[in-house]
Amino acid sequence: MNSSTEEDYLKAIYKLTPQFPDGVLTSAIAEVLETKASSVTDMLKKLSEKGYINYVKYQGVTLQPIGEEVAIKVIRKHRLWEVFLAEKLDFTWDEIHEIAEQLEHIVSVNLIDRLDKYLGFPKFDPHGDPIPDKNGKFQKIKDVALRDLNVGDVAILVGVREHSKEFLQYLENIKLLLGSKIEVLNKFAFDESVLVKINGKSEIMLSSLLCKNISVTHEKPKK
Amino acid sequence: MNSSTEEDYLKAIYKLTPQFPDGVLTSAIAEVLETKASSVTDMLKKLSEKGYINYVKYQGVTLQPIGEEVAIKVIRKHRLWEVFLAEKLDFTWDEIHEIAEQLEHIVSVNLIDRLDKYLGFPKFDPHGDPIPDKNGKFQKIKDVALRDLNVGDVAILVGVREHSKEFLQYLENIKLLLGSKIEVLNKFAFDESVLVKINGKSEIMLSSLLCKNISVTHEKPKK
DNA sequence: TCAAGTATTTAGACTAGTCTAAACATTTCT
DNA sequence: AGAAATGTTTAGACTAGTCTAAATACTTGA
Ligand SMILES: [Mn+2]
Ligand SMILES: [Mn+2]
Ligand SMILES: [Mn+2]
Ligand SMILES: [Mn+2]
Repeated sequence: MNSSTEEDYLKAIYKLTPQFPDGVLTSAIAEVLETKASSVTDMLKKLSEKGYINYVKYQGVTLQPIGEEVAIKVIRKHRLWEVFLAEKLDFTWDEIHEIAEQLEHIVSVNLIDRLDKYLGFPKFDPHGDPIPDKNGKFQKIKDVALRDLNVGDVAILVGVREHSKEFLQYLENIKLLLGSKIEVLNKFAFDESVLVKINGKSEIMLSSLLCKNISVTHEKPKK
Repeated sequence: MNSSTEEDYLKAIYKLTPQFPDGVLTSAIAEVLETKASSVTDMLKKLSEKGYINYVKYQGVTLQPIGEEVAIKVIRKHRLWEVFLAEKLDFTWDEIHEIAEQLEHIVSVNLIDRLDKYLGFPKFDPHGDPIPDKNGKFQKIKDVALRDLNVGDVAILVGVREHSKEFLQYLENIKLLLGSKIEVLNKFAFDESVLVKINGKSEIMLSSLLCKNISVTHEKPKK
């Protein structure tokens, strides 16, 4: 069996892989796990021993198939628990992550498949992230960042690329939630801020950083 | 904060207290936690340092109010999760304990009260054990062991005093479940076995050990 | 009552995970 | 290319929890 610490490391490596295709760097892992590089090195040696990763000193790390499998299982658990917390217990999307961070490590042969069934086999979690099925398969979503839209575009918010409480609470505040309709009214080059209309009602100015972290489905302007 | 290990120790001491009113013995704790006496001694020192227990070398241990409070909170969590697993995810009563043993350590300010509400504020868990409310209050049940009934008595199964898989699976097997009606048809002195009729249907012989671990509400014979 | 037996505690060691500081590689810049 | 800066690993130490073996205290019963 794997400890919850090992699971968190494998998950972190999995999530960082797209940004570091030929080897996730020690410092990147240290940053997302809020730990020191030396601790990461120790764990990488151990995960390498166990055959979960391919680790070359100073070169970074890639997941072995078995390590990816573990990572995807943990992510499946995390996202299903998030759905449970949001839909059944009425937690908001900024509250669920840290609880799911613990729940994802509960060990049981049947638990997660039963939970999946109970929730109606959801395909996405409350942040718009896809939920791997029992076999680890899931759709990669083909979304686009809000900041890449053009003036006049209309789009639907389908996900967030940042999960901090502060970010999510701000979105909650301005009623910019999963499924919200966004019209791009204007874009300002000097600070890359964007003026949008939300659900045909409120108009609001969004900062560059915000627009970078909002995923939308691109729809063509109505013309 | 307390580690899950500390929580398990406090819970064990709490549960053993009725049997050891003037000090729970090291060896008793070691047995229920399936660990060694020397490990228990180490932990008792630590819990004593922290003010959770009153520990006198060689004399056993009693809970301080603050330690009892922690223990009751953990028990509340354990039993509510058991209700969730049984009622929402259709686990049987022999499967829920070990999962709840993990879930009881999830840390969150709101989680357990939300779960309580979601479940409709249940008063008893699937084994018939009372669930402490938000303030730690719960009814002590005034039940009696099946073996203390007399021939002719009719009673309802309201709890079990043993939580092993084997015991619970056996009861499941003979359809002797929470709420079952039990009529005492005969009692045999030589091995203290008891012949009963379950729910007015099947007749079965129950061993002494079994009868000791089944709690019933005593009802007077219909006469 | 005191010797034997039993229970408990102490001593010392081990694993998992973490950290700081120092050593060592790699990359970047002049 | 060589020096400086940056990133990574190693060395050594620390905490939480556990264990075995030895020492010590309590209990029992001859
Ligand atoms: Mn986690
Ligand atoms: Mn999520
Ligand atoms: Mn537990
Ligand atoms: Mn129970």
